[in-house]
Amino acid sequence: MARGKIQIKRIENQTNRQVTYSKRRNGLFKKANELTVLCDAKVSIIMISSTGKLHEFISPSVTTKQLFDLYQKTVGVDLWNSHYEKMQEQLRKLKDVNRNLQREIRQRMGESLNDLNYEQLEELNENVDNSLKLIRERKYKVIGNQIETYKKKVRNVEEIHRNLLLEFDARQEDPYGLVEQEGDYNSVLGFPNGGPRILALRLQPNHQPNHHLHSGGGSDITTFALA
Amino acid sequence: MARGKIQIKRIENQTNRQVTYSKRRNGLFKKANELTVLCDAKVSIIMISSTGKLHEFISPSVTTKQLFDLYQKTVGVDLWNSHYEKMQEQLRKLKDVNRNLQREIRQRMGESLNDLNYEQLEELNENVDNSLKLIRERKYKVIGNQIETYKKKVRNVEEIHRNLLLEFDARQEDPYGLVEQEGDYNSVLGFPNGGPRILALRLQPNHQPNHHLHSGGGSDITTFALA
DNA sequence: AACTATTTATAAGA
DNA sequence: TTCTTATAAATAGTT
Repeated sequence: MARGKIQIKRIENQTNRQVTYSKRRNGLFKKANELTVLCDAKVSIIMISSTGKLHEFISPSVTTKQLFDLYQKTVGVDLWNSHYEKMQEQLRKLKDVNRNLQREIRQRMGESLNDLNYEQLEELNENVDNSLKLIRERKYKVIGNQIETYKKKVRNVEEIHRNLLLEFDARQEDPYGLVEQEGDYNSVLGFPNGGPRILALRLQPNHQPNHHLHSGGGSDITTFALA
Repeated sequence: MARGKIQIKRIENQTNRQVTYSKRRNGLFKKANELTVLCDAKVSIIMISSTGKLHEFISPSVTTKQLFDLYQKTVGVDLWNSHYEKMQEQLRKLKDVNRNLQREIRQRMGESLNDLNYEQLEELNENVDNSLKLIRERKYKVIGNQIETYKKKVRNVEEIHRNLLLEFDARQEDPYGLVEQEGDYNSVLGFPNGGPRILALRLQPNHQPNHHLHSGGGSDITTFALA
């Protein structure tokens, strides 16, 4: 608007753009201030430059938050409030669900049974009984699998042992060959190194699965504090 | 700024003030728009006139809420967001707790056991077993109480029955008295009307615990409801 | 950051 | 409210 008219479109030269931003921002804020004073109005301006810097003007008579709140009240809808209320509702529901879940667990643990009548107790009894059967079943299956695995391993080891003895007998009949080839002992048996089979033998009898048993199987509940 | 310089101070004439407000508001918004385009900036203006009317300018590239949020994040302070985030955190935690509770229940019901190892299954088994014992215990106690209560009631009814027979025998020995006093028969036994007694007699052999025996007038029998 | 030729905004009047 | 217009103010390009 001086030394030549300009088109109102993005200034491509970044330096120019920033200079103009700075000048016009001052102009805008000055005008806003004049408006505030002349017309007894309340003005809030928030600007973010193309470089991401934030600048703010606010009439002296108010705070930005006050204007925000007023804006929301006036425009009415949905800036945050409905969000907020929805979240509170959700929280309330979740807490409810939680309370019920905890109650159910307690009852399944045999606590808090006083407010159940006989029919309810009967049902709970049967239910837990069934659950117990399922768990036992699973337990036996797991232990069965383990035994099966163990048997296989034992058979495997026995096989190896047998081969070993056979090989040994063969060598006995040819003592010189045995001595000569002792360094190649493992490779004859099909093991590149001597360790793994023996390790496997030791592992089985002790058999310590030991996951993360800090508090034991299903009792994680106790650690979940309700806020 | 035309036809004479003005002092930047509140315009006392209300009409003038409103006219100026309107003109300058347009000017400000125009400038804001130019700034938006020329400098690729984001601008939000909220104004409230002295008469309480609200006007707003917002750059096309953003929403007012976005700028508000950005403003809060940048300025840092606590207009609102910390609340919001706390709630989200709380929600997240509750959902977590919930998930774990549901898992716990499922496991106690004998489902989702695949990710438990043998020790965990063993513990769960024992745990549910104990729970089952507790529930059974409670169940037996409840049914025991009911039986006890019932026995008392039966004894009570038997007592009444006995008394009735006694009274009846007494009358048998004095047939005239019986005939003579037939009209007063009930009142001697303490029953104001003839119905309930017979009802009571029938009740015992059949053993029908019937809650609302309203048909039985004022007699004691009507109170023998099995809860 | 300052300058200044010009454009733009606008106060007052209609 | 809108238009007009004389004039104040803002500012683009330059230094």
